[in-house]
Amino acid sequence: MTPSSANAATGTPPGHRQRRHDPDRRERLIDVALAVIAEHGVAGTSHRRVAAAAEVPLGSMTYHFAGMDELLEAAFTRLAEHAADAFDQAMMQARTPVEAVEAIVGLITGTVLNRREAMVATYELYSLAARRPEIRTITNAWMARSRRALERHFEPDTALMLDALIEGLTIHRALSLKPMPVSTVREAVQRIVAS
Amino acid sequence: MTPSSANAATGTPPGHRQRRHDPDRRERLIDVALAVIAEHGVAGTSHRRVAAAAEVPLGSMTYHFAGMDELLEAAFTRLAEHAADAFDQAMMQARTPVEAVEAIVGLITGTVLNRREAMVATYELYSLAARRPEIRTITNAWMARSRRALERHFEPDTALMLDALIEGLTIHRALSLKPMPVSTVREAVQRIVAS
DNA sequence: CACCCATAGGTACGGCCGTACACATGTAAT
DNA sequence: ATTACATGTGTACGGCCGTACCTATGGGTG
Repeated sequence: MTPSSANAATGTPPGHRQRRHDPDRRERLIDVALAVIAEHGVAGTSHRRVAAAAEVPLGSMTYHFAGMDELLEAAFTRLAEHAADAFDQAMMQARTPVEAVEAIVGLITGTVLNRREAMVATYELYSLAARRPEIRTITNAWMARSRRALERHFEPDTALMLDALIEGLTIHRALSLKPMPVSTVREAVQRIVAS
Repeated sequence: MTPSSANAATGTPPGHRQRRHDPDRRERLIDVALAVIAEHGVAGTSHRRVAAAAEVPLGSMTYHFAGMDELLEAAFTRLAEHAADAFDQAMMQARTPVEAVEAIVGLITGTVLNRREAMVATYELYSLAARRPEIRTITNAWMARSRRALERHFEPDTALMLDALIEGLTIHRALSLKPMPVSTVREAVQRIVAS
């Protein structure tokens, strides 16, 4: 479907996009911003690049976001919420600690999403959070949700250690580009869980 | 009378640095660049900012570094080497696995690995590495050295898991800003090394 | 229908950026 | 002492940036 389909009577003027009345443009811009961050880092993210990637005029950026900070905050909030949602769901589907262990192993070793994209954005988020308190509310909420999800199956201290192990193994996998051996990961998780 | 002749006898003229012949300027610039990255992120790092922080003229940047990429690469290489040196040394000083465990606990809960400056730069490095293969050689070398250091005391698989746990716990500590309880950390490390 | 204003679109301005480059100067070799 | 070269310094240029601001438009409401 082309942009001109809605334009039944008059025909499409040459070179003129027909995007008037685009109700979830702001939502779409946040998603596109996240993709741009993943590809170019925060350092390479600009209003112009996001606008171009979303096929939207530059002015739309300043209309929907008060400034660069608001755009970044919205994008990273979405990243954290999506990741926490996925983790929550995995933990909720597990009915026993044994199933939870298997779910965790699957998350670490599996290829749930384009690992690369999410990882780049995640590290950018950590770096920003370490520097700016208002961003830290995002990471704090994310960490709290992860721990709560784990505490459905494990003791608080165990949940904390598991969370750290997951984080570390994910980093190793992302940076080494090699798949983590399932047996090794399962062994590690089981050692932490064993009490 | 030229400004330089005026100060011949008196020493430092007002407003004029006497920095000609500064043999380790390049080394100093790398350190300063790392500090700037830690404070402003890669996104906020520029030749001008580094030059100002090092009290060096802008032209000195392009003289000592072929471009921004070379500066970043040099800075992150230094970061990785310093961190790996510290970890190596801690592992070498431990004579038994038990001492090694205590050394690891000390690193995680202590102040050595957790300088905010180092953490911010580390996440920026990870993000860059996930995006650019030539930067990944830095992280690969770092990871390899860490694992080799751990393998002085533990089995390869155990070393891998320990490395991941250390990474994850360090992140947690850095983002939560709260000190990690020593007993919890020791418990986690001991569970991983227990065979 | 007529109106209004939330949304869309275009453009200009001042600023910081990387980089190039011409020039200055100190050092070491002859 | 002269020279050659490595290093240091200042400045200018073109480009991308965030943002402000003005205009256009069309959907919902009376």
